[in-house]
Formats: sequence, C-alpha cells, structure tokens
Amino acid sequence: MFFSIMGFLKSSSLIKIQNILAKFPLTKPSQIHSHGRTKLRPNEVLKEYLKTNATAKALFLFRDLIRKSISSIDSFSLLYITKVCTRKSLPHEGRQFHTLVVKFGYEPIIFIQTSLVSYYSSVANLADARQVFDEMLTKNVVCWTVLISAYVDNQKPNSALKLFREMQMDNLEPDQITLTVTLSACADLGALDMGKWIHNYIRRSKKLDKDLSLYNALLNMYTKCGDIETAKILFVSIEKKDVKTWTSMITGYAIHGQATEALSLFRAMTQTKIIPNDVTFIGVLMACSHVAMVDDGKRYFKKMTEDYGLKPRISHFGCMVDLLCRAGLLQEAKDFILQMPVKPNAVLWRTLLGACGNSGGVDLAEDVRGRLFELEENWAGDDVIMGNIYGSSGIWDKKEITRNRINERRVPGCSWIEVGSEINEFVAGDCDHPFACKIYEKPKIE
DNA sequence: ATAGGGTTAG
Repeated sequence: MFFSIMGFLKSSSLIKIQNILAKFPLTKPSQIHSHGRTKLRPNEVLKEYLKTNATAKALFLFRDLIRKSISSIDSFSLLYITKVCTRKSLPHEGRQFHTLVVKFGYEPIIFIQTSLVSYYSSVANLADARQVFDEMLTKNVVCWTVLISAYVDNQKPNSALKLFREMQMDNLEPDQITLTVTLSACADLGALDMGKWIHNYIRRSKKLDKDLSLYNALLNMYTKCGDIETAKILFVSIEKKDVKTWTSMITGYAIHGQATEALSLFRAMTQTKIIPNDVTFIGVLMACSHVAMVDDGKRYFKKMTEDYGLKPRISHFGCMVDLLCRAGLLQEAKDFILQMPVKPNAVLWRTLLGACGNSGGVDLAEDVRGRLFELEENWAGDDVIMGNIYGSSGIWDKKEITRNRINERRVPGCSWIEVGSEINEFVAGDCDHPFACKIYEKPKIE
C-alpha cells in the first residue's frame, strides 16, 4: 500500500493525479475563484463545496489548483478534499490525494492522518486505514475513535471491541463519542456484558459529556441485546427524547414481539412534537408483522405515505412482504412484490421462499426459486428450503438433485453463536471470523 | 480554519 505510494512518488505523482482528474472538463478560473460576490480563497471555496456536498465542483477546483496554482494548495486544502472523497466513498481519488499529502510533507499532521483513516474506512479498505493509524506517532482519542468506527462500519464489531480495550491499555480515556461508537459494536454483537460495563463507566464518570446520542446508543444496545426491561427504564429516564430515542424503543418492542407495547408507544409518540420518520415506520411495520396483524400493517403502511408524506423504501416493502407471509397470504405477497415500484432484491424473494417452506406450495416455491436463481444463484439456504419442500411433498427425485447441488458447493454454509464472556483470549488471526470467540474479559461491575 | 457520532426488513 504505502509501497505503491512511494512508487507513485518516484514516477511523478502529479501526473497520476492529473490523469485521475482529467476526466472532468476544464472550468474557467473566473468560475472558480469568485464565489458569490466576494472573492474567496480556494480553501474557503473548497470548504463551502464540502458543506454543500458539491463533490464534482470541489474536484474541478482542486484539479485546477494543481494545474495553475499549486502553491496555493496547503494542508487545509488536502484535508477538505480528503473529506470530499470520504463523503462520497470515492474508491480511487482519495489514494491520489494521499500521495500528494506524502509529497507535500503533510503526513505528520494529526488532522490529516485522522481523516485519511476515515477515508480508507469509507471505501472499505481496513488494511490501509489500519496502516495509517499504526504509523501515527502520536495518537489521541479522536483517531482511536475513528479506527473503532472503521471496524464497526465494516462489520467487524469484535475487532472494534478489541481496539476499545487496547485504547484503554494505552491509557487513553474514551470520551462520549468513543463510547457511542463502541456501544453500537456491542449492539451488533449482542454483547450485553460489555454494554453494561460501558453503562457503568458512564454512570461513574463525572467529566463525560453525556449527550442524547450517547443515551440513544445505550438504549439501542439494551434493545438489541434483548434486555427490554432495562431499555424501558432507560427510555423513561431520558427527559428530552428525539425521534431516534422513540424509534429505538418502538423497534426494540417490535423485535421482541411486543407489538401492543410498540404500537401504543407509537401512538404516544404522535402526541408529542416529535415527528416519526421512515425508520420509525420500519419499527411499526415490524411490530405488526411479528404478530401477523395484517390489517394494522396495511393501515400504517398507508398512513406513512398519506399522513406523513414518507416514501416507502425497499425495507418497508420488505416488512410488508414479511407481514403477508407470516399471515400465510403467500399469493398476495407475490402479487405485492410484482407490483412494487422498486426492483425487488434477493432478500425480499427469499422471505417468500422461506414462507413457502412453512406452508407448502411447490409451484410457487419453484417460481420464486427461479427468480432467486437470477439474483443470487449460489445461496445454499435457498436449496435447503427447496429440498425440504420437495421432501415434505414426497418429490424425492427433485429433492436429491437439490441436495446434490448443496453438496457440490465449495464454500460450506456456516452459522455462529456467542460463546459466553469468560474467555479473554481471542482466536488467532481474524477475531471477527465466525468461529472466533468473544475477545474481551468479563467486566467487573461495581 | 483543521479530525470522530448506527433508529433501518430477513
């Protein structure tokens, strides 16, 4: 990785960068340097473009700076342009700007390093994010937090928790942002012990800035870990709630099949000034689907668009399909999928296929399997369901064909479970591997 | 002037 950057340096990094930027047409200088009425300096324009999400404009401007006034590029320009790349997850451009950072000697600046870690995380390049972090001579809370977020964002919550512990072993105190991020790793893992440990840490700490995001993260951790009682107590104790607070609690009840509680909480929410958003409705629809309240689900789905002007996304349609399937309305579910305004994905069809496995219907199942074959032909679970359907219908020849398909797969299917929290050694290598053990020590709760 | 914040179907 850094090898290649050094390689770029030797073979003139500027030419490489110009190549990357050459695909954008030239912008006249007058358009660049005057912004509004007053003339602004390039960095101020870049900052403005960043604020307004004008990615292309920012890249045009930066290219013109390289071509015409390279001396006006400083560490702030590079910081802003790196943030532009992060915001849009541009997979190639950020690396080129990293090259420039090296060339200009801005590598030791902690703000630059931190935003590079964040950039590599945004393009799912954890190896380079880690390398920039490892090469930092002085590390502070912010860069540790960015790296922890990187692992959370890229579905490596065990690694995130491991880093959280390493940070403390490095004698750095986490702040409220570190804790918010770490709590989401706990939520992803169902790591209730660690979550409680953090809750306790928050209670003890006097200097921590305990803002609403932190409490929302705590609430979310408790609901995702299944401790709905503590979640409820926490929810009540939060005086100033926002839409996320309400949504977390509603979704928490929904996940645990407590539809009545979820829906009455939604009604209570409508009595406040907090307006439900599309995510809130996912919680509401989940609640209906988990207890097969078909008519209520349909009503809320309508309410969402008609009363709140919210446009349903694929996940909302997914909730509806789930709702119809759980109620055994398989044909209606299929019709619903076919008339959706968005293209159905594999997950959606798979919901229906799973339902066919529960309540029969070989013809429908074969139809759905055919559609799934076009989307993700090698998903082992689909064949398992088909095999079971054939088996329960006594169609043994087709069952055998399906079983053989499964056995011929090169990559075995796998599942994983949480293995208690007493183990404080982690399995060598990737600790987010499905077969790795939990990696943190059992916290001592005072 | 400058870096960090998961409420989202199955």
